[in-house]
Amino acid sequence: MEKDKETRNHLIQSARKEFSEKGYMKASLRTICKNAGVTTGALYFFFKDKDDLFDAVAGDIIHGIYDVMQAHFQDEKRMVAEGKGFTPSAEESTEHMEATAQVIHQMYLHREDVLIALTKSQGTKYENVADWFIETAEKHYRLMADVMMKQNPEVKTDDKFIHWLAHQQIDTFIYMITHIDKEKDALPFIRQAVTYMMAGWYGIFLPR
Amino acid sequence: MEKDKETRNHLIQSARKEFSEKGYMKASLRTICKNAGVTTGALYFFFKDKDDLFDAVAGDIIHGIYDVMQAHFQDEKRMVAEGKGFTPSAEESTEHMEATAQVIHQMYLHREDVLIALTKSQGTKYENVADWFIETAEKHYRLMADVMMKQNPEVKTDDKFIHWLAHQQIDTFIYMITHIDKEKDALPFIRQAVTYMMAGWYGIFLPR
Amino acid sequence: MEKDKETRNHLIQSARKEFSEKGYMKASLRTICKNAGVTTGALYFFFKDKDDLFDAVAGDIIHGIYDVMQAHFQDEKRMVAEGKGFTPSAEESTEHMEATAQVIHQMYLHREDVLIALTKSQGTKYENVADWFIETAEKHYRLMADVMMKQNPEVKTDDKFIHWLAHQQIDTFIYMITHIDKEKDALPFIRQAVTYMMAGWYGIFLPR
Amino acid sequence: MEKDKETRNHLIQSARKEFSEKGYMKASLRTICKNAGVTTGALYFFFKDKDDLFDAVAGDIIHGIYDVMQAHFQDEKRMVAEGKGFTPSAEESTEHMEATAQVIHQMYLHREDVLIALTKSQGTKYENVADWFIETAEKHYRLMADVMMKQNPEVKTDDKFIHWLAHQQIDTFIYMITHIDKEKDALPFIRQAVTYMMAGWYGIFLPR
DNA sequence: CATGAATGAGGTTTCATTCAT
DNA sequence: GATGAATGAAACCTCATTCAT
Repeated sequence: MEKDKETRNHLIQSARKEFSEKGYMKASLRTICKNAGVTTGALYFFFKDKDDLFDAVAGDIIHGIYDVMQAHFQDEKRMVAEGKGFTPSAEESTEHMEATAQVIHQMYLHREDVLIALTKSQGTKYENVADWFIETAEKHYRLMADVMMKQNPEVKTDDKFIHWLAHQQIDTFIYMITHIDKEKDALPFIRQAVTYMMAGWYGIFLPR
Repeated sequence: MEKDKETRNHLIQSARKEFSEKGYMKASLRTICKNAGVTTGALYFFFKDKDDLFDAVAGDIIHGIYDVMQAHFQDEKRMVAEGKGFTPSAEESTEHMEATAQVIHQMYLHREDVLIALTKSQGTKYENVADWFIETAEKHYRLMADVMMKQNPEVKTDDKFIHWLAHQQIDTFIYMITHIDKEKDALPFIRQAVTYMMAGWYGIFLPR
Repeated sequence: MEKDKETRNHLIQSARKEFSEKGYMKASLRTICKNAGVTTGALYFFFKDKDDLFDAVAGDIIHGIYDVMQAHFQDEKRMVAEGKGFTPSAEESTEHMEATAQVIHQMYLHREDVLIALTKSQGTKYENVADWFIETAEKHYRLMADVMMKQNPEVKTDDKFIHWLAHQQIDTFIYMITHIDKEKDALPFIRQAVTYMMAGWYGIFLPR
Repeated sequence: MEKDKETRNHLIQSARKEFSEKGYMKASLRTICKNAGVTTGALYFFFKDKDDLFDAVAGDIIHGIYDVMQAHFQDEKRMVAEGKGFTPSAEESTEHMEATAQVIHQMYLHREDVLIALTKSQGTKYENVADWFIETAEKHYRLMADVMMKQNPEVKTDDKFIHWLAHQQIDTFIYMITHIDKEKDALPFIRQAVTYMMAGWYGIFLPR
C-alpha cells in the first residue's frame, strides 16, 4: 500500500546535500536533479519551486522544534499565572533539564537539516529563523524578569537587555549544534553554559 | 586641486545601498552602476571585480576594527608576560572601558559598512569574519582561564567552553551593532552585558 | 519514431556557418542562436560550452580522418615488422592509392567541417590539429628512411629533415582541401604531387 | 637632437611580447600599455588603433622581405626577357644561394617579428601574408614551367600544380623559421630541401 | 605627450521555470 | 509521473576606443 515516493525522497536527499554544501542561493536545481537521477520536470511535479523544496528539506524539523519550544514556554506561562513559582532558568530543575535534553536529542537526530535551516537558509523565509526562537524565549525572560523586579524593586533593566538575554540563550543552542559534533558532548556543554548564564542572571538581578 | 573621485564615490555609495538591501550575492552590478549613473565599464575601471568593490565598501573598517582589537589583546598578553596582574574581563577597568568605547565609536561611525561585513557578506572572504574576531578573543580567554585555574586548581574547563566564551563576547558586540541603533544606547547596554558576563565568569571560575 | 533533433541541427548548421565565416574566436554564440532561431539557453541545453559546440561541428570528422590515417600507418608498420618490403611512398601502389582516395573522399564529403578544423580553429584544442597528423606521418617517414639508409649507408639525413618531409606531405593534403574545390580535381592533383614527392625522395636517398 | 621615442619603443616592445604570446586577437591593449608603463591614451597618441600597432611591430620586416623577394624575381624575369637562360631552381647557382642566404639572415635577425607576422596575425591584414609571397613565387614558377614545356612539349601541367609548387617553396621557408631555432642550422636545412625540390621538379618536367 | 576617466557594445554562461508530450 | 526541450532574463566581465584636461 505504501506509495514509493522514491523519486521524491531521492530529490530531498540530493537537495539536502546540495543545500548543505552550497547554501540555498548557490544551490543549483539542475545539480540536485542530476544527482537524484531525474530531470527538472520531475522536480516541479513534486515541488512548487526552489523554496518549496527547501521547505521539504528543513521546514518540518524547524517547525517541530519551534512548536516544542513554544509549548514548553506556554506551560511555564500558565504555571506563573496559576501562582506557582518558577525558577530563573528554565533549565535548572531536573524536569526542565529533561525537556531540554529531549529538544537536544531531536536536534541531533536531524542535525544536518537543523544546520541547513540555521546556517544555509539565506535567501529563504527561514533566513532569520533564529529570531523566531528568540522572540519566544524573550517572552519567557520578560516574565522571569518581571518576577525578579517585583522582588527587588531597586533593580531595573530594559527591554533591549531582556531581548539580548533571549538572543544569548538561543545563540548558545545554535553554537552547540554547529560546533559540537556528538550529542554526548552536547549535554555537558549545555550544563556548563547554563551554570554560566544563571550566574550572570543573578549577577544582574540579585546584585550584592 | 582636490581630486574629485566623484564617480568612484558614487559607485561605492550605490554599492553600499545595494549590498545592504540584497546582500553580496543578490546584489547586481548593473543596478549599482545604473543607480550611480555610470556604465558597467566605469565600475571596472575603479574596481577589479565584484569582490574588489565589496572590499572597497567594507574592507577597511573591518580590518581597522580587527587591528585595534588585536593590538588591544596583544597589549594584555604583554602585561601578563610582565607579571602584571590583569582583571578577568578586559572591560572592567576604566582604562579598558575607554578602549572599548573607542572601538564602539568606530563601529557606529561606519555602522552601515560594519553591518554589511557582518551580515551581508555571504559569498565573500568576509563571510566568516566574526570567526576572525572570535579566534583573537579566544586567546585572551585562554590566558585568563589559565590564570584562574592556577589560582583555583579544582576548577576545570575545556577548550570548547573557552571557545564559546569568546564566541559569546564577540556575539554580544555583533548583537549591539545590529540591534541598537544609537551609539548613546550602546555603551549602557555593553556595561550591563559586561556585568552579566563577569558574573557568569566568576560563577564558573570562583564557584561558591 | 525518428527523433527530430531539429533544434540541435539548426544550431550546428548555424554554428558551422558562423565558425566558417569568422573563425572560432570571433564567432558569436548570440549570432549563432539568433540565426538558428532559438535563445542562448537552448544552446546550453545541447552543448556544454562554446568549445563543445565547435567539437560537435568539427570534432567527429577530424577524429575520423585521424583514426583512418593512424590505422593506415599502423598497417604499414606491421608489414615492415613482418619483413615485407614496402615502397617509399605510401601512395604509389594501387592499393595505397585506393586508401588515399577514400580518405580524400571523406574529406570532401565533409569539406566545410574539415576546413573549419584546419583553418578556423584558433582558440580551440584543434588549433594545431595539423601537427597531430604530422606526428603520425613522421613515424612513417622515419621507418622508410631507416630502410633506405640501411640500403645506402652513405646517405645520411637528420630528424629535422624527416620531420619536414612529414610536414610537407600533410601540408599537401591541406593545400588540396583548401585550394581545390571539386573532388574530381583533387585526385589528379594528388597524383602529380606524389610523383613530385617521390622524385624528391629518391633525389635524397638514391643520389646519382 | 634625436627624439627619444622611448615611450613608443616601450610600447612596441611590450606589444611584441604580447602578440607573440597570445596572438593578435587575444592580445590586450590594456596589458600592453600596463607592461609598457603607460596608459591607454598614450598608445593612441602613437598609433591609430590596434591594427596600426601590429603594423608597427611586424609590418616593416614583412614588407622588407617581400620587397627583396619581388626584386629578386623581377630580376630573373628581366633576364629571361633578355634571352638569358636561367636555372630551374632559383637557389641552385652560387649567386642565387647567396641571395637566399641574405634573406634568411634578415629573417633570423628579426625572427620574433617574422614569426608574429606569419603565425600570430589572425585578425589582421597580414593573416594571409604567406599568400603574398606565394603569388610572387608563383610567377617565377610559371615562367620556369613555360621554359621547360617549350623544351619538352609532351610535358603538361596545370595552374593548380604550379601554384602548389610556389606554395610549397614558401612553406619550406616558413617551416624553417618556425622550426629551426638557430640560423646556422637553417642554411644546411634549406640546402637539403632544395635538393629535394629540384629532384621533384625534374621528376615532373624531365620524366624518364 | 600623456593621463585618467568613461563609454557602450558585446562576450559567454547560468539559472529557475514552463510545458507539450 | 516524468521527460526533454526551450525560454528569457540576468549574471559578471572585457574590450578597443575616445576625449577633456
